[in-house]
Amino acid sequence: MSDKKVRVRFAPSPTGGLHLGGVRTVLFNYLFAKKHGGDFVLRIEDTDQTRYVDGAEQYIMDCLKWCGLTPDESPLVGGPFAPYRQSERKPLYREYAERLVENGHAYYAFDTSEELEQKRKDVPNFQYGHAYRHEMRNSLSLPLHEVEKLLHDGTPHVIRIKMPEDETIGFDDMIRGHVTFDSNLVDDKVLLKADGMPTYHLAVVVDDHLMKITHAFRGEEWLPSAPVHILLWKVLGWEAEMPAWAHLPLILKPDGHGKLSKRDGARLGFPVYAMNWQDNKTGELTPGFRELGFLPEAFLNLLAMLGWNDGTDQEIFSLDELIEKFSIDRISKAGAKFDFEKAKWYNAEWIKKSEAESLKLKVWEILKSKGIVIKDEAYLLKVIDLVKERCVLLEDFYQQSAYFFQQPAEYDLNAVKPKWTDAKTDFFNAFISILSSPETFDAAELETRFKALAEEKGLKAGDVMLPFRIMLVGGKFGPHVFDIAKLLGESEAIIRIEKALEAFNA
RNA sequence: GGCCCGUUCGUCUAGGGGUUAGGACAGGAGAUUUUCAUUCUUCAAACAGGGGUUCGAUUCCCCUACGGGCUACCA
Repeated sequence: MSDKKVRVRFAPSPTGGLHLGGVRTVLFNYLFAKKHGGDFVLRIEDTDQTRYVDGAEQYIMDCLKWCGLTPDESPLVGGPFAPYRQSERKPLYREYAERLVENGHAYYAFDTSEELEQKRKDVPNFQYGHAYRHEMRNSLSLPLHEVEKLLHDGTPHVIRIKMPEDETIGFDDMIRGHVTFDSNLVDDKVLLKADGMPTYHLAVVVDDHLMKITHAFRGEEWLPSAPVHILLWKVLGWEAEMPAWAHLPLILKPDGHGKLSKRDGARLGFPVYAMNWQDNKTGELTPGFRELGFLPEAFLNLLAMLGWNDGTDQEIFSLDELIEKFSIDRISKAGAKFDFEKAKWYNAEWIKKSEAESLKLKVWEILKSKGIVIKDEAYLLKVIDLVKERCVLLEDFYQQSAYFFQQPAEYDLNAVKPKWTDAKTDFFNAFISILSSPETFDAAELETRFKALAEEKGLKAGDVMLPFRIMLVGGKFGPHVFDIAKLLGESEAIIRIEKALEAFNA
């Protein structure tokens, strides 16, 4: 295993939006692959035709693209083990299932779903396994000629694995250590469905083998079916090449209990999907981190820290750092409750840390969507640098920087009017004269002049500072007021002061 | 119910036979910023319980409790 090239896969089923837990699985796969110079493959597990959702596959690929977790092989780019969609590999699985029937490790079962339902009703804790399979209609219980007839007549049937009796099935999980199961307690899972499609159990083993997967990461919810997969690797004769397994801890609801679902997001007011997902049947829109204003760097960062750390106090990691520092033995075993407040903190950190240049396009789009047209890119960059430290979500750039591009539509008059005096009007008229002088000042000089003038007029600087801010911004927020004035420019500042004076004196 | 996995501050976690059990988010207090945010300082806050093993357990073992997952011709 150590001399083989590392190959990992993410194998989602295209049934809807991509959950943040799914993205974390992708991330750990990706980090591990890249750390070891391996390949990351995307395989679409679309074996359930009833749950197939149009557009979901494209959506998944778009999510990976947004996150920057590009697969080396996928349905889109192809690869040496194509096709990467299980529905397109359909004929292949039957062959292996039949081979197992021949070996005696699997059998045909003709029970209808009604019969199964009835049996489950009659027998408490019914399991289709060694205890009951002889009471069912299958090639183990029926005489050979009858089985042949049923088969010949094209009777709908499935192929089930025949779990052995009294065996301990165990394996070494990279996260949990040695895990064992009693084969008597594992049921005869369906391998091939009546429609000829494989179930996950068969498909995952066959494809992991054929695609030469060396390390398999998946959520902890798969642990109970691991013995089926382990056994399959064995009876198919591929035991020596079985990938090393890693069952990742689950991401849990912030409140209450259980694993995080998209319903929790709706209920608690935060996204669960990576990007917006629109169900084209119901029209229901499930919000995503991207649209809510998360940076992909922050999204990945916060996901990585949900169940992993590098052993130091470092919290902020770039993707490259994660690749460098990732290691499976630092993944925690216990599930982690998702904390949206902390998620936002990661985003704020990443916005602060980002260069204006890299934020430019995103901010430009946000402002544009609000009707603000930007003609001067250099100006936009300066604005971003000035306000980015007060933005938690990208959308905050609108509120924090709109006034740099348009005059305030309204003023926070309550903050000004009660204390407004003619002396203040006088002060601002005098300040306009300073601004209109041919001399130019930097922000600090402007502040000095402003304060000197205030003193000269017998006013406290503090008494005119806030009104000045309201004049330029409209409200009680934003960066240092002289930085704003300077960036706006003298003539624009004059226009705003004059306009505001009218409102204040009205 | 059965099986499997897990359990350190409210949350994410570090640590590990002898520590003042560390950090981060959130919360409290304060400083700076004559707005707000940032930043800084500071406070409060945890080893689920019981048995072992040991000179000594939060750390190792067992049991209990609790939590979670699975128990489909879904993944």
